[in-house]
This record gives sequence, structure tokens and C-alpha cells, in this order.
Amino acid sequence: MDKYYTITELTREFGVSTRTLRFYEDEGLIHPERRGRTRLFRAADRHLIKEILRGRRIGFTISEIREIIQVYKDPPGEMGQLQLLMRKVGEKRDELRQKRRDIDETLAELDNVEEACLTRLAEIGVGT
Amino acid sequence: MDKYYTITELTREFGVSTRTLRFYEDEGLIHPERRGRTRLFRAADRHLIKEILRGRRIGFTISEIREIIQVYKDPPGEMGQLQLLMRKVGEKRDELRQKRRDIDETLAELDNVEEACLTRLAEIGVGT
DNA sequence: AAAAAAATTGACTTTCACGTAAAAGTTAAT
DNA sequence: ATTAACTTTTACGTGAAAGTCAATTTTTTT
Repeated sequence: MDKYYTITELTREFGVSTRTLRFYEDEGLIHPERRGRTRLFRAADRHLIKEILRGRRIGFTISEIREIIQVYKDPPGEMGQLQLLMRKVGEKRDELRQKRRDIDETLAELDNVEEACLTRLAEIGVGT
Repeated sequence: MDKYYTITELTREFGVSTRTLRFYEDEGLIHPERRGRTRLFRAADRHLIKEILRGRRIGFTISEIREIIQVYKDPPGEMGQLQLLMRKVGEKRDELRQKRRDIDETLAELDNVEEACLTRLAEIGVGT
């Protein structure tokens, strides 16, 4: 009988709106079951939602996320498609590595900003 | 006499459109000089554009980028503002760290996808 | 069974980050 | 001087990813 989740349980867990989850269904990213018209989310859906939100956080578009998800469900059977996919994977990898460098640089910059703040605070603190 | 750059030089260097750079000016991120109505970009602008694009790559909004830039030009003089800023810096830091985790996980996933592809390719390759 | 709470669909709206087109002015090269 | 290439402003358009609102079901609670 496998536990299932209601839509609002999941919206609370993940901090998204119901609209968002329905949107993801419309976009073909998840396929919750139905009891009548009401959606029943299973563990698999829940897991997918996690992946979707992770993809979202790092800036993937819906269709990019859809593509990645599809590969698991059904890796392309045709040669050309496979090669295309692999090329894309390579590109994504490069992109993500660049992003990680960007993040590291920005983290360093935030350290500077913070230090500037502390200095400023000290200046002000002394004067009062 | 300090070298300056035309707008198209920079669009070519950074792979963005003129519209984008003008938009950044409208948004108050850069302030190129003018000779008549024509924009003259200096090294400082060029550097800022680099930062803006880096921020963009990791998903910062224009106003977030603007905030960061402002701190350099003019760190807030008022106590409350400073504390607010430092709180924000802390939040950004957390956000970026989360993003880095997301990226690492996704990179691992890409490895899986690639392996699935290779396996599939081998299967197909044998049959032909 | 009646009332209250939750879920559904559908349509319209919003925000962000530019794109695009038009019309006109500017500069550089021939 | 003319052409070509570039640049400017103004203003409307666009796509992605939801948000919002309204009008129904459906489900749950009393």
C-alpha cells in the first residue's frame, strides 16, 4: 500500500507552490497517479521533484531537466541520438565546471565584502 | 590617454549583444563615458562587465549584482545597513555553497548518464 | 448530511533579461 | 562625398517559470 503524498505535503516539504508542481506535471517532468482527479504522489515523484529543484537551483531550464530525466527512463536507442546526447553531456560538464569556478571566485569576493563591512563597523563603533 | 573600448569590441570579447550592455547601463551597473552620444568603455567598465557576467552565470539577478557592486563603490555608512548587508552576505554564502553541492551531485549524475550511453553504444556496436 | 478544508482546472498576469525593429545620427575608409 | 559600418534612442515583443484569481469539484471533519 506504499505511502503516498498529497500535493500540499510536498509543497511544504520543498517550499514550492501547488502551481509549481502542477506546472512540472504539465511539462511532463512528473506523472503522479490519480484517485479521481486528485493527484497522488509516490516516493518516485518525490525523488524526481528533488532532482528537478536541484536542477533549477543551478540554472537548468525545464527542458534541460526533462532531457536528463528522460535518459534514465529511456536512453536513446539510435546511434546519432546517443552521440548527440554525449556531446551535450560534455558541454554541460564544462558549463558546470565553469560555474563552480565562478562560485569559488564569488565566495572569495564575499569574504572581501564582509571584511570591508567589519572594518567599517569598527570605524563606526569607535566613534560612538 | 588610457585605452578605451567601443561597445562592439566588448560585445565580441564577451559574446553578448549591444542591447545587453546598454541594458546594464540602464540598470545602473556600468557608467561608460560619452563622446557625444557614443559610449566609451574604459578598463574599469570592462572589468565590471566581467563581474556582471560571472554573477549572471551563477544565477544572480541584476539587482543582486547591483548590490554587490555598490558595496565596493560605497560601503554603507549606517550601522543598520551594514548589519543588513552582512546578513545578506551570509545568506549568499550559504546559497552558493548549496549550489556547489548541487553542481557536484549533478556532475556525478552526468558521469552516470555518460556511462549509460557508452554501455548502450557498445550494445549497438556489437550488433552491427 | 452539512460545513469546512483542500484540490482541480483554466485563464490571465507578472517578472526577468534581454530581443527586435525602426528611424536617425556618427565615424572611418575609399 | 559617398558608402559602409557602427551607434544611438524609443518602444514594443518574447520566452521561461511560475503567480494569481475564480469557479468548481473532492475530500475530510464534525
